[in-house]
Formats: sequence, structure tokens, C-alpha cells
Amino acid sequence: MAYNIPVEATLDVIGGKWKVVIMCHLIKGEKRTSELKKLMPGITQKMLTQQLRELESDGVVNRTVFEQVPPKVVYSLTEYGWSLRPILDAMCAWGEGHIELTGEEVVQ
Amino acid sequence: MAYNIPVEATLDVIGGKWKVVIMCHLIKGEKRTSELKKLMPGITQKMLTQQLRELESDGVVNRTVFEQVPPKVVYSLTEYGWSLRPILDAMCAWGEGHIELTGEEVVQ
DNA sequence: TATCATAGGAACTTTAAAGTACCTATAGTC
DNA sequence: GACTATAGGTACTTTAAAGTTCCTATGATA
Repeated sequence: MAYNIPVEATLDVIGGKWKVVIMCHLIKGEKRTSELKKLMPGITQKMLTQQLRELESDGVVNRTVFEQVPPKVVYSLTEYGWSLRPILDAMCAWGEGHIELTGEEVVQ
Repeated sequence: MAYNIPVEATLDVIGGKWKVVIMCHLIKGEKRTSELKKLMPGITQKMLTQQLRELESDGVVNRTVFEQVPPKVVYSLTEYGWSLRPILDAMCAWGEGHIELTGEEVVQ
């Protein structure tokens, strides 16, 4: 793909509704599928699997399968994924600094 | 809106296909509509206007109208918009560092 | 033997994002 | 008088993203 501006390459990897959120959770350590699901109440099983597959094929996350029943699969950031850390940190920090300033996010 | 994780507040403001790209251009200085259109060959007039309107109502960009014919409108980042700079810088830097490593973006 | 837990596949539908086509205004120029 | 440049509006359509529902496997437990 040809980009008009380099930042489009970044958006290709981390764009979309869920990838940044997934990676922000994985920054704190590897997680299995069911843990991610609990951390992201809004995501569906399908979207979680789909986004993880895309992150995996982009080389951002590792998928480790434990051959046991019931199945256990653990996801973690790859070294390549860690290279995105400055972006994730900046995004998390901004969100933390501005979430209460908007004023309308009172849980009803 | 209630968020499960603060970074979702960030995604609310800069999420989508075009906003980060627009802001990356505005970092280098104010731009009029026609300049942005030239810098982003892939965007349509409608999407450009729509995204700028959303950024404006989120307080991220300033819209300055010059009362002349033909019309002249200039967009720039607000102070609030500048607070997103660490994110934009990190995203731009990552894109610059990784765009040539993917190897398949040769313009055909 | 029926049920659970886990991770995910497949088919289908809904919703949101994005794109297309066509319309406006007006001072200045050809 | 027709045409240009500029910024944007509106209605409609297309495409992509996301969501829903139902399905699989298997060993352990009730």
C-alpha cells in the first residue's frame, strides 16, 4: 500500500475501534481470551477474535495455544508490538487527563 | 459517555480514518480547506468538511472564516488540540520508522 | 448422561462510515 | 453573459465495520 503520509501506516496497524484498547490491556501483561473479554465488556467474542487475529498477522501480538481441555490461549505483545508503546502511553495518558474534564460521562 | 478504560476517551476524539491525518497536517501550521484537500488526495470534500466540523465541535481545531469572495476558511489547532501533540508525534514517528520496513508499498 | 467451561468458526443481519452526484452563493474575469 | 474559484450543503448509495445467532470440540464434574 502506498501512503500519502507516513502516519497512515500507523493507522493501518492500530486503527479501528478495538485494537488500541486490546493493546493497552496487553501492556500490563499477557492475557487469555476470557480475561480480555472481561476487561472489555462491550466487545463480542467474534470481534475480539477477529481483532486479535489481525494484530497477530501484523506481528503485533503473540498467540500461544496450550494444548489442554478446555482450551487455553494466551495473548501478549511481541517486540514489534512493544515498539508501539510510546503511542499507547501517550493515548492512555491523554485519556486519563481528559476523561473527567468533559463532564458528561457520569454513569447513569 | 462512560468508558471502560480512559483510552476510549482519546479514541472518541481522534478515532476514525481521517482525523489523525488532518491533525498531522495542521501541526505544521494553519491550512485552508483547499490546501488540506491537496495534501489528502484520497479525501472527498464532504468527508473533509465533516471531519473538520467534528474536530471543531470537540474543541480541537479552530475555524476562521474570512468574509471574502471566493470564500476563504482557515483551520488551525486549538490549544486543546495541541495537547494531543505527544500522540500525533508518536504516531508520525512510528509510521516514518516502519513504512519502509513493510516492503510492499512500492508504487506500481 | 446432561452440563459446563473455553476458544473459536460460519452464516447472516444491522449499523455506521464513507463515497457519489448534484446544488448553492458571488465578485471578478474573458 | 458565461465561466471560474472557493467552501460547503443535501440527498442518496455503497462499502466496511460491527453485531447476532447458532454451531463445534472435549475432558471434567454433578
